[in-house]
Amino acid sequence: MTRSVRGGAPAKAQVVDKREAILKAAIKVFARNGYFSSKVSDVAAEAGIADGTVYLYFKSKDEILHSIFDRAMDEFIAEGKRELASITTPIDKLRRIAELHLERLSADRNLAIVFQVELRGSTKHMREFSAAGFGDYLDIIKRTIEDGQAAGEFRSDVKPVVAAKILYGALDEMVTNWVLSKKSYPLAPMAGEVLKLFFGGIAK
Amino acid sequence: MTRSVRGGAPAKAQVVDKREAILKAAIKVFARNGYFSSKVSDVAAEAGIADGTVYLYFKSKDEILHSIFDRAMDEFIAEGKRELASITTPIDKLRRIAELHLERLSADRNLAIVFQVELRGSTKHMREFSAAGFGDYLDIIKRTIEDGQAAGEFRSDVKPVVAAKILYGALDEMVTNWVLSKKSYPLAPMAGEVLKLFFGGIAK
DNA sequence: GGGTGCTGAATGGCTATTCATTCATTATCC
DNA sequence: GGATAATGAATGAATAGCCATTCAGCACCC
Repeated sequence: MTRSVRGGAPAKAQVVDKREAILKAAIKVFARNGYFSSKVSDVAAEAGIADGTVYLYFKSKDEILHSIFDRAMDEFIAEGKRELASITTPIDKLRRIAELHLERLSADRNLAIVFQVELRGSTKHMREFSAAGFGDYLDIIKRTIEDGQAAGEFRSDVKPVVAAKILYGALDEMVTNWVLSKKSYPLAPMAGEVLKLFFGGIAK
Repeated sequence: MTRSVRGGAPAKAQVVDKREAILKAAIKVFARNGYFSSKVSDVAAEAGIADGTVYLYFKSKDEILHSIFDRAMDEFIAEGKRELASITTPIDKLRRIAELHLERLSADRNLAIVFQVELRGSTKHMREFSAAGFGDYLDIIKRTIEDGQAAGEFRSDVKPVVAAKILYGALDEMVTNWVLSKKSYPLAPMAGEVLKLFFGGIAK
């Protein structure tokens, strides 16, 4: 637990830590019971703090969910941009995107559950999340495809937006299946399978 | 409204009608406000009946959601099997599956919202729905792909299950985007775009 | 008048959020 | 350096509101 159990003026680091601890606990609890069935007191208990303390760090239960999304998405996009910067060909870029997508989500199963299931439970949330961050992600894929078309590596008779959605949809479905599956299997290798089909198609 | 506003002994047809009316109202209300934010009294109001009447036809709010899914999925699968029976080549079958998928969902936007968003809001529901009906659907696609491989029309170095998930994921993403989009555009034509890529790939 | 279907107010359980209180730590003073 | 006061993070019991579900009675039909 934190050094100072009560009172005093904690270092800033501690404030961040506690916020972090609540988010971590919330991911675990939401993944286990679902967002709507989870009580704020469950999250507090998981984090080892009192119910009221949650409200010193978050305005509402809803804000916790939002923060989970924001933080993860920011990290994800930042890492993506960093990684892609050093890759030149569109094909390799798409490959890396797919790998990162699956690696990232399979690295934290609870986070994956929240992302694949809990975040999608209402049009309200969906719209908010689509606007923030998610649109950026699709856009990165779209632009990479445009680059590939410009470079003559990809067919030009496919709309980049549509192709981007297809690739995203395929990856997303892999993750959702993995999350819901009773069996445990490595997710990352699916990237290769998806790309093989995305690049070459299934017809002979 | 139904002929007899109150009381009496309705013909069996009327019982079915009222059940139907509640389901229809629920789809509308759930699509508008989301399942968790929707009150049973909202559904009753939309259906033009008293709150308590809902419980003469459904055991619980949850059962309403389940019934929506069951009914739509049964219809969908039945129609799919019927349509596919008269098609011979795997390629044409997949084409018809994709078209039906998009046509069906775009025919009823509210139902589409419930399917794409509300039904996915909890692992509990997701698991239940995955088991019932949804698995069958993926299976139909999978088998069609196997047939295509056996007939030498499709590459054999792609696992049928994976390919099925990819196609489903791509279609699903098209629908989700369409549902969340502020702009209104026809969904069905996307089937062609998806299949062009699924069959031929994006590489030149 | 007996039966059937419907009604909608009342119930009961549940849980997000609040806030008066506690107390470890820090600052101030002599 | 020891005593005293001030601080504000943390607590958790209490509040307040919500809403699924129930059920006692009503309307209508034969």
